[in-house]
Amino acid sequence: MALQESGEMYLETIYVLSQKSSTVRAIDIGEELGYSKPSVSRALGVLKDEGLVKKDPDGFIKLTEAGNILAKRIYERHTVLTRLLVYIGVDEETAAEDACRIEHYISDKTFDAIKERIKQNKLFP
Amino acid sequence: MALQESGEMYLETIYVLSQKSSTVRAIDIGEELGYSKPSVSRALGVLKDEGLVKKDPDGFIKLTEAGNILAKRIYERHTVLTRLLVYIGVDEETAAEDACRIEHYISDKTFDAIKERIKQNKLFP
DNA sequence: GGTTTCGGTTAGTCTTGACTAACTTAAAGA
DNA sequence: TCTTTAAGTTAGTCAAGACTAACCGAAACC
Repeated sequence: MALQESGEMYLETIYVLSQKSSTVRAIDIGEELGYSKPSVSRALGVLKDEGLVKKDPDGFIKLTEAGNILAKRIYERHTVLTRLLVYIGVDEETAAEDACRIEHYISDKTFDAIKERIKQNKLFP
Repeated sequence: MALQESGEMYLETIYVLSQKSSTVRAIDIGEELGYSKPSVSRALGVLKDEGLVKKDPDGFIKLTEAGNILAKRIYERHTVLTRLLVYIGVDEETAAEDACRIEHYISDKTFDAIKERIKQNKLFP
């Protein structure tokens, strides 16, 4: 069963936090997303059942390999979409906000087309 | 309170159906969206309470002035986004599908930027 | 060493927005 | 005319995904 926007946001957040620190806790995710502790706890339980997230021996939250693949995919959408929007004239902040919502709803085909366009135009090195 | 994706889809559908026929019924909306009769009935009740939809004396469904403004706004997003995606190389069908989801999530700022780009026909160099 | 604080979980609630089942009413047809 | 069908509504259910309240356990602190 495909992930919803909510689940994707959790994965992406864990992915981003993991870049900054190797010790990601539920509370950090909650602060980042603006959700309460129980909300995060439940969501992580679901993601764990789906094999996308795990806890390491010290209790810190990690992405599984499958989770990492998905998270990277979503994060790439985020960055590419943000850059696209900035390119067409949207301010950074709005671009990031919109990308954050759109990223969950575009198809692979559309995303590939955007990437292809960007590559052809050598927009980004 | 701002409309959710669901409410926007109903308005847009009523708007589109109204272009083809002046007698739009709940059942037509349900068929178009693939929803059951009760789902449509409930949703229309909510939209009626919000002053976006009404029934004409013969029982047919109409948009109020406020509803029409919103519906047009959403439909414009739909068409513009579809064109944008087709322009960058996505096939018609996928473009329409993706536009249908994205249209509910982009900000005015981003939409205006896209329109501006399309108008100047310099979306991409 | 007892208490407070922090992180996490469990349990229960709420809203949104879909569903089925069952009823009503009006139109259509044998 | 009587019956069937089509459209709409009401009532009740379900899942997702947020919330608060309340509890647990470990670490920190006086």
